[in-house]
Amino acid sequence: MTVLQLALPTPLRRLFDYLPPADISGAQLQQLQPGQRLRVPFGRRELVGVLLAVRDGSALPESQLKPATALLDDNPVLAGDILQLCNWAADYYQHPAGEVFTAALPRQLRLGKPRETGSTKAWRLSRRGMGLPEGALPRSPKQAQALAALQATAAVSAEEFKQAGISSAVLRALEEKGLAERCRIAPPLREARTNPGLALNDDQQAALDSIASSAGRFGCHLLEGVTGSGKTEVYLQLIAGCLQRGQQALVLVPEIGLGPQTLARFQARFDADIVVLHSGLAEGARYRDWEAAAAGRAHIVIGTRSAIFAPLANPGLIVVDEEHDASYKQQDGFRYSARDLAVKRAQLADCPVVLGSATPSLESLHNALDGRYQHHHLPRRAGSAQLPTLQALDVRHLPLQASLSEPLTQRIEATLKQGQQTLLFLNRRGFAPSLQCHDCGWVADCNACDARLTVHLRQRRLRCHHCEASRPLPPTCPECHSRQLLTSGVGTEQAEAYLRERFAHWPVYRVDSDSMRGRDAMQALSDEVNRGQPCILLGTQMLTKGHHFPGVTLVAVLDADGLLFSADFRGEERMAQLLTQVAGRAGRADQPGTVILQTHHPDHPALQSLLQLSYAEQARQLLQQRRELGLPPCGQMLMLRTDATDAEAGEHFLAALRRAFEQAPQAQCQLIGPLPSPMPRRQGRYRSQLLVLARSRPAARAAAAQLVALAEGLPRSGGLNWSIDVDPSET
DNA sequence: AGCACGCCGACT
DNA sequence: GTCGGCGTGCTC
Repeated sequence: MTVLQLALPTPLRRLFDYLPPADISGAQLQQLQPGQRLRVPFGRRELVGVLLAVRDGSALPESQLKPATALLDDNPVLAGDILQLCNWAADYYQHPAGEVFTAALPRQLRLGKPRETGSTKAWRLSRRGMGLPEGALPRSPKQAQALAALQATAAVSAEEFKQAGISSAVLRALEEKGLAERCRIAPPLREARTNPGLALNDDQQAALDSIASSAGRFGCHLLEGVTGSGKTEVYLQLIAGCLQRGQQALVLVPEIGLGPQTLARFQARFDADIVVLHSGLAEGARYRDWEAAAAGRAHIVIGTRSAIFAPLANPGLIVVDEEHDASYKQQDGFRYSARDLAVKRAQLADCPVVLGSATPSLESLHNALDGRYQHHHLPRRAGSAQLPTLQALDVRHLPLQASLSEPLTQRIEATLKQGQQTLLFLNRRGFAPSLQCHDCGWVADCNACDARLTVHLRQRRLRCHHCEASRPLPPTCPECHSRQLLTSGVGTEQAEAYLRERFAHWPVYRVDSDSMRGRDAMQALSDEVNRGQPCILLGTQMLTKGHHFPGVTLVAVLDADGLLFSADFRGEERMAQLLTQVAGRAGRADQPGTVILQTHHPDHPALQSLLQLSYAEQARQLLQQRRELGLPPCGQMLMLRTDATDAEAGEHFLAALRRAFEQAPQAQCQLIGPLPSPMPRRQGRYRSQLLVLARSRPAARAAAAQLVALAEGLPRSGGLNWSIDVDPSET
């Protein structure tokens, strides 16, 4: 009994066995391959599944197996390294295989639509036709002519026959005689061409040579280069080599990280088919690009996190730019890390992977220091540009206006008067992060989350930054009707208003997700700013990604304290990365930049480290701390999360899970919790978590599998959902 | 997740 | 008398 084992799009963590479709031929049955789609009955509905294996039998009796409805593909939609990557990821992240496989497919294919590969109808000789001598069929001149054409080459397109004056009737006649058969041929592949690159400095050349020497086999390379050191040029030249060998390159970029500037640079360098995959793309376009990648027509695929699942006919290089960026980790559902999967994929595809960053994650640094990754350094900025100097500005006892101290305001003014630009970083959007009644103490809280509502003065609304909640700004206190409503804290909107008043003669640009609505807003702003006129840029993290502002010579972090105190064990790492990235926006060859950090805690050790040490030195220090505490990357972490309508349900569930796990014999793990999540209530649901620390990767993987098995067996109540997060990025 | 079945409250 | 609330059970 032939049984097809399928991954189906359900949250169930198992595969399903089916009998082959009734209408399938014996030959088709023989040729079934993993990665083909089938339509199958599932309960009372129909689903599209991906074939993972063809077996001789099933654990279930034949009577309980249903036949599949239809085979949807002649060739696998998922094959090679992608198929293996999905299998590996489903196991590693303990996520239902069906959801992993369908995450790797564009929607059209997920829904069971036939493929549009761009191939065209063609004819080729059948087995019997190949046995015929040249000059056969002398009595049918047209058929002989067609036969001669087929004998000359592997396949001839229907279009070519038509142009040669051979009608389809002639070919059908050959088909009748069993001499020719229909087939499809892919459109011809275009050869990519590369325009000359820039001259490299010694460091770039050394990195390039070293990475390029491992072309054609797996190797993981950490490219640690300060901002402006020319990492992108190294990527471009590596890609050039990849294209020259006739292989494809996959480039991952952070969300919102791919400025049109970067894309333009790729397009200027390569006369090649470059495909960009990201969430903003329309389904149709995304599917076309997916097929172009799968067919090998796309030479370069650039994309965000999910592009790690883009199929490549001929993978030759994977680049992960800004590899430390948090957006590579999916934060819900299938919680994978695209950076980690990139390394796995390179291993499966037997090609090099380059992780590039000015501020490498401790994970990658750890791997590099232990020799698992090759470590390449670009310590110098291109040209003679100096790295900016960092200074803490003690704002204790200084009056603050919209978060700005007078010394800073004066520095800004001096900078503008010298015809230069200023960048101010404030990681809080809106006017103010909270609203309180001066008379009765009422505070505007979100009804659905444990969070304050943010005042958005321009919209005259209170908005929650953790859910969709929004309501009009009340004119008086809803409790005591006092008119004395006071805001506290400062957001970008408020700082903008102040700056516009204080610096009326210079433009102030606010850059946050409220002001940068719309596709081209950021590009338009970047173009305007880079005309070079003196101005003030004020914004959130958005400012630190993707766009470069070479005219900026003064950078200020208005509230460095907001970054100093984080409950997460990665808080200090994040702060160092963020501030180093912000600082990297300043200065250029002729004009070294300055970075000012406004703080109430000038002596805070984390701040001192930042001022005195390079990122590389600080990272090594942090790594040492992690080692002492057994925290990632010197130890593995799992997180079990719950959310429920009931306030207690999550902790009950996790406590039961913990008890069950501790009774299991192998438990070589440290368990912390169950505890309420850092924000216990979010979008009306109560959330809690159980943290698991393991010494080694094998121990963590065993624990993950064990915990999932136990969790599946536990009763659930109170509208409870649970999920596992392997290598969580946030605790 | 869907989508059924199943057993109790307010409506034409 | 029915429409419909969401509990709980199953999907090869």
